[in-house]
Amino acid sequence: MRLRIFNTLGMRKEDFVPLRDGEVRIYACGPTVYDFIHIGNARAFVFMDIVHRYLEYKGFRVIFVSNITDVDDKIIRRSQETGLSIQQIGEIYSEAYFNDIEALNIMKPDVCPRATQHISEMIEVIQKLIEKGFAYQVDGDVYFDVSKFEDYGKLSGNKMEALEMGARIEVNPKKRNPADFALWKSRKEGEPAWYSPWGWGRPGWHIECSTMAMRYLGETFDIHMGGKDLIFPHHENEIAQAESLTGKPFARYWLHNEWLTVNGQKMSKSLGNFITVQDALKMCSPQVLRFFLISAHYRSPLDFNKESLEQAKASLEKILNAIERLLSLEERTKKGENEDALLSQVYEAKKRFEEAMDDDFNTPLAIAAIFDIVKAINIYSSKERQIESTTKKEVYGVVRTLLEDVLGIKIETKGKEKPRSELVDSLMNIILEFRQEMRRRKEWKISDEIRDKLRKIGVIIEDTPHGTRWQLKEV
RNA sequence: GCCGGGGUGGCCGAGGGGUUAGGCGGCGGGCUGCAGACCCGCCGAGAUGGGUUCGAAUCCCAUCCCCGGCUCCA
Repeated sequence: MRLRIFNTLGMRKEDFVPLRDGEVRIYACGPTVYDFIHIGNARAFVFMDIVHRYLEYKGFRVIFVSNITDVDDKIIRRSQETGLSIQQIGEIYSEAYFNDIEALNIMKPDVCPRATQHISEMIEVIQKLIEKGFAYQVDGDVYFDVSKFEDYGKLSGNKMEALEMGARIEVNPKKRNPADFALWKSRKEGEPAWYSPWGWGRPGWHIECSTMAMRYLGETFDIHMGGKDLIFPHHENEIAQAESLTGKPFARYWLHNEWLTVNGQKMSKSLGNFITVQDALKMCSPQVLRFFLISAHYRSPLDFNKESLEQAKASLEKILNAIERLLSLEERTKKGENEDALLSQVYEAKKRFEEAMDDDFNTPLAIAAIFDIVKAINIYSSKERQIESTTKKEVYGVVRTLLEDVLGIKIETKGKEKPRSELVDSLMNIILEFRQEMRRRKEWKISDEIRDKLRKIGVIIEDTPHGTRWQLKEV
């Protein structure tokens, strides 16, 4: 089935047809490295990763570019506050960014261009825009002349007239039109600066993405993504710059994710509800966080709160339990009577999964399809203790692909990692042997007490028909 | 003021004119010495008022409420 995508440009679902057969070129707006990334950023980056992964799953060759903004007002302010150079700030927070996305199992982009390494290309682009009459210079600043670009507003739906009327920006007298935006800003005291035909200065925010996207993906490419707050003015301005320059369409599909709120409120530093990824990972495992972030459709608002996180944890646990149950089935060489039913249910679910993802990346519906597989495994294992090894491999293969490769939820690490050692293993063996002996003697009080006390220190033991299993868990 | 998105069962969350969403939770039963896990069954919804229709959570119109963009923001 064909993938359908909701395109912000046009505000409707469209069939996805890439520019080149079998290849998809994507530009995703990355972080401004002035602070640790928060869980709202994480939602955006995880969604971008889902797009990345699903397109690869569908067999496309994906070229994924995601920038790092390392020169900008916020970074400069941070630098002034801390006394660190903007290079130092950039290094600290871009390293933190890479650590965080790795923790969330977000695939590394093919290219992560940095603004400061593309200044000369930006200058070239600005110069061409001036030559073509789309930009003008005032003192050391260069502004884009919005009135020269007819399609201005086509992405956000903003009308020029309305923009002017609603403008709450203090009017910059240098601008011809209040909606004009800076391509180049002349140097101010204490700011980093590069030499340009207009004197020392630095690029405006929007020009970096247009320039780097075209540099790595060509004048026209397939998908451009970001949070919905970027629609205006950032993405609108990117379109204006790029399309004025080339006369060709810039990105063909624009995807924007909704906000993440915290306890019903928008995150902000003043409210004190700003939660970084690192904060969140003190509350739950990365898999749970990721599972939570995709438990709502990307174009729906999602609220981060304790209860929802706990529900996500319980749901994911159910999935992982089923996989563990599947893997613990004894293997045999002959196929049993329930195996065909299992396989057909699994393939039916896989189909539902794909249909869900094809419909504008409907991850909650895709997760529901995974629960069909969970159900099928649990029903099977409630009837049988054995399974043909090829069936087991097949079922595991499907669930592993959908959960790990597409949704990016790792199966291996369940719960919180705790150190295991030979000593711990030996001690546990002694304890469990002793408890088994108590159970044999029907000393239930003693054996239950052992179980309860172990639970309190984070060791979960389960009695099964095949013996007692134990594992370490979050307390 | 202009533009956009919503209001679904105790909670999270899909679909979107007639057919079971799914998950969490709760209740009953089964398996268990008991737990847990798992199986079976059950629980319950569509902001409000009108309208269209044989039939509406789904379409239309009003009303109320929430959230967002128009300004740095994923």
